This record gives sequence, structure tokens and C-alpha cells, in this order.
Amino acid sequence: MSERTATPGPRADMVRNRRLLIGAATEAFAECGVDVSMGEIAQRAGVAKGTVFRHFASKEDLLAAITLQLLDQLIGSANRLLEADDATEALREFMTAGVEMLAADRAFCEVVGRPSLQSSEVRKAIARLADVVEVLTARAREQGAIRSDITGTDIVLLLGGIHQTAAPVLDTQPQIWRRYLELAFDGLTTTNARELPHRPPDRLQLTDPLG
Amino acid sequence: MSERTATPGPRADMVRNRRLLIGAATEAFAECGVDVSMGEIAQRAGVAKGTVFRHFASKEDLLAAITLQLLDQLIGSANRLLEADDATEALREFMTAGVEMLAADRAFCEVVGRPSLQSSEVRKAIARLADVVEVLTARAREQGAIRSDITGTDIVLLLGGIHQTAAPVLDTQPQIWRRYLELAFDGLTTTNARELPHRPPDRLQLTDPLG
DNA sequence: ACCTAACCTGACCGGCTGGTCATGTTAGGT
DNA sequence: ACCTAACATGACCAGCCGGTCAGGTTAGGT
Repeated sequence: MSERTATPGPRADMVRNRRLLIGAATEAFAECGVDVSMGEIAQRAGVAKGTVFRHFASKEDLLAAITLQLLDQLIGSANRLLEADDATEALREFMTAGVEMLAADRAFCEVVGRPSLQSSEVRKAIARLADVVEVLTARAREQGAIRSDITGTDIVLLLGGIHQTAAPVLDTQPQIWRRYLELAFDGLTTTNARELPHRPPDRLQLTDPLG
Repeated sequence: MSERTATPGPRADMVRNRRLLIGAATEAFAECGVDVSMGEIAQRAGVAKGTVFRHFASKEDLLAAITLQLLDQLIGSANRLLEADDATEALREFMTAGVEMLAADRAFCEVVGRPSLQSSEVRKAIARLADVVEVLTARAREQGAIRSDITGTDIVLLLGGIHQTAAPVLDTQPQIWRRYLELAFDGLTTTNARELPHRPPDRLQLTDPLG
């Protein structure tokens, strides 16, 4: 019924394989980093290598899809925290979520830490994240708990730094990033310090203006 | 003259090639990271690929040699700064030297940030560095400018974190790591903050007790 | 001048990678 | 029940990697 000659639509096994693939790729990238092979991902998903390339034209495409999914989660967190009463605590919670995500995902660290691995869509998502965090930071700043010379871009960059501080000992002390998050936060809330040297970072990802 | 039947000794062109090789490898690793190929290094040195393997049995060996050379520079800096009058300023200078070195060398970042890339000799050198920095930190702590719950290992780990904070924008703002160094230092000198969560990191590189 | 051991060279090897494609299978409409 | 387009498959490809080695070259002692 409904329309004549039918709507082709995606086949059932295709959507199933797509779900399996995204799950497997998410896990594999998280555990092994961006250098994990497409063959390994296919194996984890229980499909043949050719199937991976039917769903994603290239490894870059797949990596971008997985990364975008994670960035969207972070952007969602930040947006939700905009509604919180205590803006300073909200900023701390956002940073906790961000560093936690980095600590759990090797490929994510590598992509956000190296612009050369970022597709234009990933760059756009990072810019969107920076925009939301800018508001989050401004609210905490108005509340008087965050020093005046810290921008949202500073906060986003700090996520990678805090994680990297803990990364060399993550194997033996998987929660130690909380220590360095708190240390960084103490730096952010120092109000009697003199202004930081060098101008704040540019708005994120304005490098190579294509896209 | 001198001894009978002569001392074989290294040939002149060999020491020349070795110097060229170390120079080329240092540059190549710094610019391209640990994934630079042995062929590329040979080309930069102006020798054939086989010559590289005559001087260094494997890529790991070469990487370890280059890394050790850099770690020794840092250890030297730290030792020299032990003699300084102002211990707090000495600590800041050491951290400046450390972050500057990381910012200038991609492979060095990757090696110190990922224990799986460290040979046992590199691990030992890092432990030696941590020992010196422990003294440097203790002196600054006694001087009263550094909070009491910060260890030398914290400082060494922070070097990687400070650099990583700036890394995504290093291309466009090559000096911005100074901003984050100062921010971290403000966190270190906050004396009225409550104690940091989680115990300090273990003494560095006690993972897998072989070597 | 000559000799030899030390050294350099670059073709070569197996293994792994991202990516392709002819062939086989199957979902799902009729 | 059957048909076909959509999809899955895995053998296959070229390219690059770390590493090897037989053979040519040369430093440097005599």
C-alpha cells in the first residue's frame, strides 16, 4: 500500500551492520587510537572489510563520524550545564566530563590535539563547542570565581592539557587526572595573580579557512 | 709508531656519518614525530638506508639514543638550577626549559607521553630527571612559595600537560605555552587552597619492573 | 703502491596498510 | 514462489614500512 512502486529505503541488515560498525569503531578507536586498522574494526564488528568501505568512504570519514558523535555529547553536556544555578560548579562539571572523555578515548585525544587529523566538520564542531564554553566561562567569570583573563578557548585547550598531564601514569593511576583538574582549577580561580602573559588564544580552528 | 699491530679504532668516515645521522634523526624526529621512516632519516643524513642500521640496530635504538640525548640536556639544566639562589624562580626556569623542549620536538612529546614507547634506558633517564626535580621542588617548597602537596613527579608530569594545552594552536601562536605555564604556576603557588584530591603520583616509571 | 678489514650501498624481502571490485547472497516487494 | 536491486564478501592491489645482505668502495696501516 502507501506509495506506488514503493520507497526503496535502507535495508534492515544494512542498518544493523551500520550500528555494529559504529559501535566497533568507537571501541577500537578509543582503545587503540587512530592508527587502528580498518581490518581490525571490521573484525570487531563481525563484517568483512569491504562492508566498512560501503558505509564509510574512507578511514578519515569513519574517524570523523566517531569523533563528531563524541563532540556532540560534549556540546550537549555544556548546553545542559548552561542552565545550572552555580556557574562555577557547572564549569567544573563540564571540565570533568571533558577530561573524563579524553581519558577514556585515545583516538579522541589524538584528533582534538592535532589539527591535521581534523576534518572540516570536526573543526566546525570544535568551534561550536568553544562557543558554548565561552558562555559557560563568562557566567562563571561574572560570578566572580574565575579570573578575568581566562576565555572559553582557554578552557577547551586546558581539557587536553589536564588529560595529558595524567596520561603517562593513567595505566597505574586511572583517576589521577582529577588531581590535575583540581590543580588547574586552582589556577583558574586565583584572583589576586597578575595578568597572564601573551594574549588569549584565537577563537578555535580558524586555521586554513576552507570549509 | 705507538703500539704494534695498531689499534683498529673507528674509521674517519664512520664517525662523520654517525654525526650526520644523529643530526638528521634529531631534526626528523622533532619535525615529524616517531612515525618518520628510517628511509627519510637516511635521506636527510645523505647516506643509504643500510648505513642507518649499521649504526643503530633498530628504529627503537635510534629513537632511544635521540631521546636520551634530550633527556640528558634537561637533567643538566635541572642540576645547574639546583645552585640558583631563588629556588622558586629556578623551578620556573626549569619548567620553561622543559616545555620549550617539548614544544620544539614532536617525537620527544610522544615518547615521554606514552610509556609504551620508552626503552628501559629512557625510563631510567626519566626517573633520574624526576629525582633531580624532586630536590628542585623541595627547595622551592621550603621557600614557602609552592604549595605543600606538590611533588617533583607532579612537576615532570605537568610539563607534558602544559605543552599539550598549547599544542593545538602551536602553529598559529607558537609562544602561547608561556601563558599556560604561568597559569599552571599560579595553581602551584596557591597556598590557601584545600589539599588536592587523590594521592600524589607514584615515583615515575616503576611500571613493569624489568631493566 | 698495495692490501685488507671496515664500511657503505641499494636492491631486495615479508608484512601490513587503506582501498577496490567481481562475485555471491539476501531482503523485501510483487 | 520468484525476481531484482541492494548489499555483503574476501581475494586482490599498490604502496610503504622496518630490516637484511651480497657485493662494491675506501680508509689507513705497511
